[in-house]
Amino acid sequence: MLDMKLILNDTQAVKDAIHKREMNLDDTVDAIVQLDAQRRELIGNVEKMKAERNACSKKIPQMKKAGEDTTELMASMKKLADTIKEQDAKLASLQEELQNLMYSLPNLPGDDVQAGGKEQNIPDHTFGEKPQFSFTPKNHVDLCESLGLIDYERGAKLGGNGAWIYRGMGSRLEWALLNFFISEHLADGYEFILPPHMLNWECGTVAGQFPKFAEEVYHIANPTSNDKKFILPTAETALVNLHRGEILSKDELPKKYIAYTPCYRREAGSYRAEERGMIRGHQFNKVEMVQYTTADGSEAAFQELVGKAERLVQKLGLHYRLSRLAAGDCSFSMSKTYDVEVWIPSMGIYKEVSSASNARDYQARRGNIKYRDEDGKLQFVHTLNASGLATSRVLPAIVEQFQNADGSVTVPEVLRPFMGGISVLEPIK
RNA sequence: GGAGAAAUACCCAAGUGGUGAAGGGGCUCCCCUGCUAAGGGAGUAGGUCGGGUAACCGGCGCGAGGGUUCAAAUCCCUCUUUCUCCGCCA
Repeated sequence: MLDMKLILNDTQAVKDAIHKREMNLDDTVDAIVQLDAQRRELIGNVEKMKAERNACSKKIPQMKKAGEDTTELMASMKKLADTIKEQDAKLASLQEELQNLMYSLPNLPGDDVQAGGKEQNIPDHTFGEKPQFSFTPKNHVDLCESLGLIDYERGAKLGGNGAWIYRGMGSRLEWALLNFFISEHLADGYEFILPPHMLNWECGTVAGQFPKFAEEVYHIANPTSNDKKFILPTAETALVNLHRGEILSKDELPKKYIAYTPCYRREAGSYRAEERGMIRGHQFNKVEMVQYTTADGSEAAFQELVGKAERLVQKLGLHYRLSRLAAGDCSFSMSKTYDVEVWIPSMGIYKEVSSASNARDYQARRGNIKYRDEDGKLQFVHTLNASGLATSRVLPAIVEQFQNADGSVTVPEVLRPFMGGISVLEPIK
């Protein structure tokens, strides 16, 4: 959520910042300005009436004690109470309307974020080289099949389109990746969280998932009650709600968390057809990093998160690219995003394995998460998140980039301790 | 899933319709004291919204949301969470 003061004082700047995303929400911004003026006027009136009512309510017991007649006063207060109720209802519906409009505004891109859509993304640098093969390399779907890592057919049998099963060495490789990531983060002092996967609606609102993107997550229906829950699309949704409604003290910031969860996404109407195998599924494993920082600390935290994501890919020895996303490609809640994209030889493109973002105070405003600064004043925290990492694109990159002429795959050295020392995955057929 | 109890400030806790939501601990400040302890005194309901340049004024805040009433922490309804017991269960 954006700062209302900013919208009122710098209306045009807000509109322009949203234009950088290639969105035009001028009408919404104008409506917010207008509704807020109405809201203030209404509040002024209602509060004046309430003050009068309070004063009279104090007077009545005194009058009664003095033996005076209060019938007339009580009758006029009854009328006032009815008017207050009516105006309060009006105010409530106006405030709800205003709130919904506020929720529908995306975060403003940072000043250092270039305008435009995906095509304006800037590749910042690459690491390593595209692997050259002296034989005809296989794609990850075939390799996962021949190495017995993934069972796509039975995955579809169990979970339908977009589901797969890790088995044997595939499960071990997947688990080794997750363990490797977690151990690296622990070494960096991050607290390891295992959150619930089914979250209540408010979590989605705070993260920026709702109301706008409610169709992108799986909703949990319950046959005997109607509480609304959903299953998380990323652990960020859980981690960013950890301190919802809390006031943190300045010296506990920055707070650094990681969580491992599967991520569940509907991916309705996406490119699944051209993205074979596990490149885009309805469920994938991810270790997520989240930091809560002061406003001053958030840029440094952002750099730290980007660096951490990169280092994981570097230690695996994978060729990747770092991209600075254009405003229009940053997700709704985020002010700035860098993607770490790993090279998938068979596709001839780089695919995102980590997205590192700074939400600044956008999510904290939605979730009312604050800290007290040195002057004792309350400030919104900044929240940041980065994948560290999503395995479902790392595993294909590993099998493709590290495949050998005989159809085997060399296991990255850093993973071997987590796989009982196994250094090569051999074809099973 | 069933039954019961509870939710008031940093913590404990009183408060069954009426003028400022008791009290204690803790914390902050002051006094006393060579210093510390003990003792004495004062302050301490967070926040949030509206108005005002400001001092300040006002609205809402007793788990959440409704209702009754001139007036609700207090009465009524719904919900959430926690605890105890029972049932089921990895």
